This record gives sequence, C-alpha cells and structure tokens, in this order.
Amino acid sequence: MPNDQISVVSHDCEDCPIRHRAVCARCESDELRHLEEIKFYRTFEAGQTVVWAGDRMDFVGSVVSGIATLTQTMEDGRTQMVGLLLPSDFVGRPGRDGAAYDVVATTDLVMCCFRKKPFESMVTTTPHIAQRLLEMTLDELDAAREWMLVLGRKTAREKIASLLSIIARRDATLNLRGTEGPLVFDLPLTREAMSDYLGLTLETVSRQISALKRDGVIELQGKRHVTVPDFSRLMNEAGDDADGGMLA
Amino acid sequence: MPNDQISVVSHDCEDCPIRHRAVCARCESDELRHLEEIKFYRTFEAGQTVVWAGDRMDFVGSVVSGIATLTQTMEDGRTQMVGLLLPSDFVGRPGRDGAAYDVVATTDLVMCCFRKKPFESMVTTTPHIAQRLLEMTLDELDAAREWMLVLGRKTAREKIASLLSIIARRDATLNLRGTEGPLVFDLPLTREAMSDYLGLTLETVSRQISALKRDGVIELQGKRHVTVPDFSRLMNEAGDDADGGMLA
DNA sequence: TCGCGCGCTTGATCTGGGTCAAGGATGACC
DNA sequence: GGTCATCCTTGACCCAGATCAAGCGCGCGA
Repeated sequence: MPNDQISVVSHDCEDCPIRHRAVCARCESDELRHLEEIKFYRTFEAGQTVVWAGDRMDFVGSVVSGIATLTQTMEDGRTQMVGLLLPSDFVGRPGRDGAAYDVVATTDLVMCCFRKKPFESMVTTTPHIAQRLLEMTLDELDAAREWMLVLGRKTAREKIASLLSIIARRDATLNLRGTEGPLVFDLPLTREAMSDYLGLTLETVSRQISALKRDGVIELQGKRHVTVPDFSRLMNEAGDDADGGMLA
Repeated sequence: MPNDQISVVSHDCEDCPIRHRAVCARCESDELRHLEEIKFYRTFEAGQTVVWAGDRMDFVGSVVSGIATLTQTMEDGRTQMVGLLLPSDFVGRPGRDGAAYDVVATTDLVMCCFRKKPFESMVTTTPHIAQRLLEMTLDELDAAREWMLVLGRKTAREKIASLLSIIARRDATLNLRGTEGPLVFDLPLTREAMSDYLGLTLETVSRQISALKRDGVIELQGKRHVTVPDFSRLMNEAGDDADGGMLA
C-alpha cells in the first residue's frame, strides 16, 4: 500500500464513523468543509445489489463498514470478481455516468455517499481532490494489475494464499495493528465468492483451504474464523517475496 | 473506449508525429504551451527495456510509434503482462517515483516524454491536466478489470479471440477506420508475448491460432499478417456480445 | 423437535491446457 | 549458398483443476 494516507486514516470523525481514505469533510482542509452539505449515508443488507452494471449511478462514496464486491458476468453466467471493497475503499467514477460493474453487498453494508453532480463540480473547482482521486485510482490500478498476475499465473494454492494474505493485511491495518504475531480475522466471503475472485470453482477453493489448514499455514475455527500463525509463511505460500507489495 | 478524445486524437502535430491522447503541447490549450520546453523524444530498439520494475523513473510520456509492454515477473520466472502500450498510450505514474512494472519495447519504439518534476508541478498548477490524467487512469483501470475476466474465466480460444479483437480494434481506430468490412493488421507480438498476456503457454497460443485459422475466423499470411473477414464473428468467439465494451 | 436449506466438504472421474520433444520456416550474416 | 538462430508448429502424454455427485453440519422457522 504505497499511498496509504496514514494521517488521514487514523483521524477519527464522530459523525463519519471511520476515516475515509477518500474524502471526508472533517478529515480534510477547510476548503472541503462544505462537502458536509452533500453527504449522506446509505445502508444495504447482505446480498443486496448496490448498483447493476450499466445502470446510472448518481452518487460516489466510500465504504464505512461491511464488504462489497465488484463483479462482471458473461452472458453464459461465468462471473469474475474484479474488485473487493473493504471499509475505507472508494466507489464511483467521477466523470462517468454508468456503473461499469455490478456492485453487491456481501455483508451488511454502510456507505458514506456524496451526490455525484455536486461532487464533480467540487472536483473541478478543488484541484486537491482531483489529485487525491488520481492517486487513489492509481492504487486501484496497481491492485488490479497485481491481481492479473494472480489470475494468470498462480496455482490454486497460491491464489488462496494470496487472497488470505490480502484480507489479513487489510484487516490488520484497518485495526491499526501490524502483521507481526498471529493474525486473527473472519473471512468476509463465501467459498463461492472467493472462487469468483480467484477464477476457480468453489470445490477447489474448499479443497485448497483444507490443504492449507492440514499443512498448518492457517487454522480454522468453524468455516470462517481464521488464524494465521505466521504471516510470512502465508506470503511465501502466495508466491510473493516476504515483503513484496501486495494489494492495497 | 468510452473516453477517446477524438478531437485530440485526430489533431496532427508536425513535430509530435502523432496526436497524443495524453498531453501534447500543440494539441492542448494555450495554458499547456510551455510543456514544449520540457518535452523530448526517446527511441528504443525492439527488445530493449525502457525501465525495470522498481527503478526510478524520472519521466512520463506517451507512445508515438511502436509497441511496449508492462510485465510482472515472479521470482521463479513466471511472467504476466499487465498492459499493452500502443501508440497514443500514456506511461508513467505522476506522484510515484519507482516504476511498478518492467516496461519493454517489443518493436522499435518512439516515445514523447516530459521530465517528471516539471510535469508534476504542471499537474498541481493546472487542474485540467489532473482531471485528464484521472480520466485516462480510469480507462486503464477499466481495461485492467476487463482483462481480469479474460484471465480468470475465458478459455484459451476465447482468450486469443479477445486479444485479436483488441488489437484489431485499436489498429482500426488508430488509422481512423471503422470495424466494418475485413480488417487487416500485423500482429505486434510474438507468440510468447501473447502467451504472457493471456496467461497461457506459447504452444497453446500457437494451437489456438491455428484452430481459428482452420475455422475461418481469421486468415494468416505468414506468421504475423492477419485478416479478419468478419469482426463480429471474432467478437463472438471472444465471448463478448457483439457491441460490448472491450479494452480501450 | 423435526425438517429444511444453505454453505461447505470430500470423493471419483474427466479434460483443457501444460509439458516435453521433434521438426519446419524464415531471415541475417558469412 | 550454407550455417545458424529465432520464431513457430505439431504431436504425444500428463496433470491440476473442473465437473459430477454424495453427504455433512448448523441455524432457522414451524
């Protein structure tokens, strides 16, 4: 995560429960203060679709809590997840009308939104924001390209390890912890959602998770609660060199 | 290609041989005129590396002629191409020092470059540019995500057809032609480079090209010169609905 | 308490694409 | 014209992961 704005991420807002990496009236300079006026919250239940690909999307926003996914579907039903939206991630395309992908809430979801039109006029009048958005978009692009390597060249076991290490790391940084010592977290995705992200079948996902468990790379309590005793071991299984840059 | 700036693409500059989609002193408004002062050209021979991943990259620029690729390599040598740079494509990360990927010239290559520092200060003082860059980066992000579907869910035959249709379309728009009637172009990539882009082996690429030829989807003169008699047939083989948005 | 559904696991078998190997074409250079 | 290297094609075989199928476990509503 080359461009994580720690100073912003760690800044709390009482009415905007978590620190947006994106844009947040309180976390930013005074010139953004009037964003407050166009800000609102939306909540979604697990399984609900936030927007359908191609639909008009009249807001932008960031995830406050919960998980959402971006997916593409072919006519015959094959689907590929192209993005995983965790708390603090930004959604929306300034300057674009239609959503490019289905956005689906995989857990209960709270988003902090800004109406698109006013937000866009802010972007044109406040250079700071365009640059911030550019930086974030470059981060997303890096993440997408990193994932292309995963999809194109990694084995099923490496794919699973890659996904687990992303989730583990994101979870750790979100809770302001490091990646030393055992990491504990809940998988926010079903086996099927994982398979959509990794370009595998859910059976293969299940088998490889069992294999990683059997080999002591991870421990499982129930189906979703994961303990990673040694993060660098997991990174190694993912085929990344131990401190290499993974997805933000 | 949702955001192709036709007006700019079709605008010729005598000293800047082709119309940059990115930024070009002559093609843009007067406020950008002084970019001329920091502009220079670099040429590379086929096979030469433009920058290595991790190296400091002190310029940004766009491809004038020739083809370059962005690739990632794992420690064990597996490689995945994450971007294909055709004429008019932009290279470089404003706000980042290191190159994220290897950039390699696959043909003789001419780039029109701007030194990074002055370019960046332009970005901060000229809001117009940051917005333009944002738009371009969003296009690249869409392309990367489109490619994730190709890598994760398409068969070898569909992958080849997808790649051919991207190259055919890019070639057509670059030469200001439409995609009606037979399309004729030269493959700018070796079978190996294609395999790196598609997450396949070069043998599979070769076999699938032979199969598409045998089935009349494409015609080959020699190993590189391709004729596509019916573009929508090719799109169909790629698994895209006939007018769906592919990579820009 | 029972059933029912959903998410998950595991087994058996199949197959698309990888791997290994043997040439064929083309062009550059002597 | 011959040699050599590079790029490409094709064949034979193999294996990781897909597919098909059966069954488990847990939460929920009646």
